[in-house]
Amino acid sequence: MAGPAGIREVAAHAGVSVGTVSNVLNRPAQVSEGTRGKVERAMVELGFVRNSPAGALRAGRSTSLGLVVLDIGNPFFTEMARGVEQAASERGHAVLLCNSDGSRSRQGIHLTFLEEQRVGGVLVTPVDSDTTHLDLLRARGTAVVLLDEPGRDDRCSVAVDDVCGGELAIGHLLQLGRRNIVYIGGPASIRQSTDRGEGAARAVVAAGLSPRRVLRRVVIPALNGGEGHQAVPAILEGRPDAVFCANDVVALGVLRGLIEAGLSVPDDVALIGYDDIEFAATAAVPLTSIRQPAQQLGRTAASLLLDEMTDAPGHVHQQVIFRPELIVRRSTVGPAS
Amino acid sequence: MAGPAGIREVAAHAGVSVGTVSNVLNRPAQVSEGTRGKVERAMVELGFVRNSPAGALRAGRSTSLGLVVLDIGNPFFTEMARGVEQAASERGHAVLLCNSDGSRSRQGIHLTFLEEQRVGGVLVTPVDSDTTHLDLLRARGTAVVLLDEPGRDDRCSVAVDDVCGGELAIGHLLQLGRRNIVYIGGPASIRQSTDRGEGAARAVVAAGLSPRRVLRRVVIPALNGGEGHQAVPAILEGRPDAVFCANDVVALGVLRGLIEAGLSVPDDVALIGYDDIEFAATAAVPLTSIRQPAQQLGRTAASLLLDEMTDAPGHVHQQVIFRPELIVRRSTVGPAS
DNA sequence: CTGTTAGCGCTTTCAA
DNA sequence: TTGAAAGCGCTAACAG
Repeated sequence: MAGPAGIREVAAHAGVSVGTVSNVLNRPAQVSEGTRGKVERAMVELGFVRNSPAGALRAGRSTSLGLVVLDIGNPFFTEMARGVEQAASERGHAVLLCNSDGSRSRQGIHLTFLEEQRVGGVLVTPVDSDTTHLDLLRARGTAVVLLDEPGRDDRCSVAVDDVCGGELAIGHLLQLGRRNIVYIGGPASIRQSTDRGEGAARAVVAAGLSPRRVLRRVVIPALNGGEGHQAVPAILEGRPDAVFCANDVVALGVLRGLIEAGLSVPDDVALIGYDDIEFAATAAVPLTSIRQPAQQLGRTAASLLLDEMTDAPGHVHQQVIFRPELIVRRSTVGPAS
Repeated sequence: MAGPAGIREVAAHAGVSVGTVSNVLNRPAQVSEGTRGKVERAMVELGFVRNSPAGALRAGRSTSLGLVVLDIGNPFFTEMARGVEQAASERGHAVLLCNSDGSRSRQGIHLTFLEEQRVGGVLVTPVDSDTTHLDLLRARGTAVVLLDEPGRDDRCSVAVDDVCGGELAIGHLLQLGRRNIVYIGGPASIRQSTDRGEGAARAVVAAGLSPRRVLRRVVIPALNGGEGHQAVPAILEGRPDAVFCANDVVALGVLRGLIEAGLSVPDDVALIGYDDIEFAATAAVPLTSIRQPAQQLGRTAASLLLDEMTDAPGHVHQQVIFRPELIVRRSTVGPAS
């Protein structure tokens, strides 16, 4: 009811000044052992709880960092968030996790919220390529690192080569003899989806085939399981022998639809997803997928951001690109393998 | 670089006092239209961004609320978090999302962090029944509502009847003629797991059977897919004809193990999970499960917390209990259904 | 090693 | 309807 005790009461209780209490809080080494003990005892007895807003006001910024992810319901992003959290907490920073759900306006709301909180820096998996808000943020003094999005050389970014991932997926399908492939992705604004489609087309060309004959695209409004499931009739129109989905969540929705349609995977239709989330391995037909190092992505990005926030000596903006990896399971090769 | 403009610069730019700027921010109705326009223009021109820490310091608290969930990797909890976020943002409050990952110490770290942030209130899915820290929090003035955990009548809580859920699950298996059932749950400290096991035993008794003969328990250290998968050999020792898992994530891990062991689900072993997460329907064998209204749980809890935080008139502590629902799929009844 | 003190940016009386 | 001014709790610079 009365709220926790403040530094002032602790000082009085311990018979020292507020400056000394502040010192045991922030520079304990500079306080004599005896005094420190007294102060610490007083803090416990009074139930002292640091007032972060006061500290942040004084310092001009808080030490927390913000993370805005595209879809908290997608295990790929929660895994990435785990990596961020780990790296941050190892260095004593808290993470404020926000979910844009792919919506530009929600991304904006969260970025504004984080700036109002005066977080030390922000990690963002952007909803589209428009970086206006991010640029403003940075211009006003908040460090920004792009996550799962390659950036220009004027800022830090951590991403995975999605074109390469698309090539891996389609290369695999072509090698299996599939020649009537559907790529199911999101709207053009979603770079990941576009790049993976681009990689898909390149793989077809590289195989000496015509993308127009071999590859058809189906666009769904959002990359979630429900949309994938609903898209199945559209997918089946051209009687494809393979489907490549922009992510695993979509692929699992598609898989359910294919099974309900009485089709056999992979005999009638081979299916390949993206991200290699945990549930891909447990699917009705274990899902071939393109694995991304989600947790490492998060760790790396957090580490870069913290370096930037703390003005680590020798910090230069860098663009880290990881390579994805093909994980083959039964949804493309069947039980034989 | 210079940081966003403050209320002071805005006042100077607009030729008014800081008090007036504060008024257009917080009580726009009390400012004449002309002045308001000038101030708002100045805010845009200077790129003003509210300083929340300053406001929170002044007010003694922030308007944000904290949410500590048990496992961010479990879609049940992200769905719940979505409900919280929705209800909170509808009423203009932000949510700080934290993940305890089932660890008491991490829960403590997050609760301390949230208290230091002076959040208006906290929503917690507790890691165990020890509410010491929560009681302290509350004693110091932070509102606390329990989520997915029934509370005493001295506080608000929102939960689902887990004993009932256990009864539903085992009742279903018994009705199908299964008589050698394994219940796979977590350590005793996890109430959900314990209650579901309790319900399981009751259902056996209600059917006039002996729990000791019909029901065997297997305990895994954490309720995730990996542990479920690893537990399969232990599960199979008694050659059970059915397995009930404390949640779907575990069930999906178990399912993978059963299939790898060459067993047929449900012919050899029927399998039933809990939560009815989205991926349950897409599983290798679509999973029978006990559905909980995850999003509604979150919405209700947030709503109660906000009432408590804002001293809503007529607010009394209440303990909301939802009922779970049996969702039958092929993992118990086979393709016939 | 410890005490004193001036704000950080904002909200909120109280006067004008 | 607007302005002036007193802090909220803490940190950091400086003095002792």
